[in-house]
Amino acid sequence: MRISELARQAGTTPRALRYYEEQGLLRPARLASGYRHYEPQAVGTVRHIQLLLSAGLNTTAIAEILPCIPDDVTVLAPTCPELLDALAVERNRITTSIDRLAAARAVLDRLIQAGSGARDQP
Amino acid sequence: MRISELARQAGTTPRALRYYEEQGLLRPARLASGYRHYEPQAVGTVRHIQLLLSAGLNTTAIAEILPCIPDDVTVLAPTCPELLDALAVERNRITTSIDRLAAARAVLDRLIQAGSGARDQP
DNA sequence: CTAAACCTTGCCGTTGACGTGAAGGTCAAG
DNA sequence: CTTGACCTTCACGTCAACGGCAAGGTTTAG
Repeated sequence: MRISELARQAGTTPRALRYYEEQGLLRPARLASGYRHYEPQAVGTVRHIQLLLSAGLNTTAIAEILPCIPDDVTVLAPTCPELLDALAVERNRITTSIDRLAAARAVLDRLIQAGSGARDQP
Repeated sequence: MRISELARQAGTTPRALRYYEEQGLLRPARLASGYRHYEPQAVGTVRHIQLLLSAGLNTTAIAEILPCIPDDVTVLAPTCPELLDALAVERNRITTSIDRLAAARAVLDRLIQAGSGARDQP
């Protein structure tokens, strides 16, 4: 498939896919015309990328992690086991983020409580 | 207290505090010299700001919410109850973020499982 | 054969929360 | 009174993940 079709199926834009390639996250084949050619499984790969991005990982971290993800032959796999540390680091980062978010949500909850509770009590 | 001391106690930088003021999050008094003067409770206010920022709220949203937070007299309070909608919106945003982070963490967990499991199994 | 609808590379623009000097006023110690 | 550590206000720089546009090649439908 070509870039627009992949973008459509993965729910993103051609521009983003070119950016991912520039960052080493995708390695599409090239047709004689120069057009990029993607395998069907690239859809899953892109979805993984988006998920990890939305989790706050940057493209560098994803580039290290992505080769380890199953159903992904798009990128060659370096020595995987050595990445366990990096994976753990990112996992901790995510957990920390979740904790902070939960704390912030608790603050908002207190405010919402106070706000809706004080409706008819001058 | 002056700006550097507040920055130290709140774990941030003078630059950030000036930025918060520029965004309407802080309203320190001014000495005759032009120096900013902060009340001790500003430490808590700044901590709230950082927490909400780390939760993905932008300074505009925080500026709306901050006046509602107890122990905060630094900023004048607009009509608070009307903000319940905005609070709920942000709350939902945070919940969505938490869900995404949890999903991403689950992906990492699978990778870590697979990685450490495949240690001695060629 | 031609127009529409793709695709390519290249490069500048955007957004948010600051970092980083620059140029100058202020304050406490000696 | 002078030195050094503060402070002030500009004002430009940064970083990440793209958006958008230009100038040109390609493919496909009619």
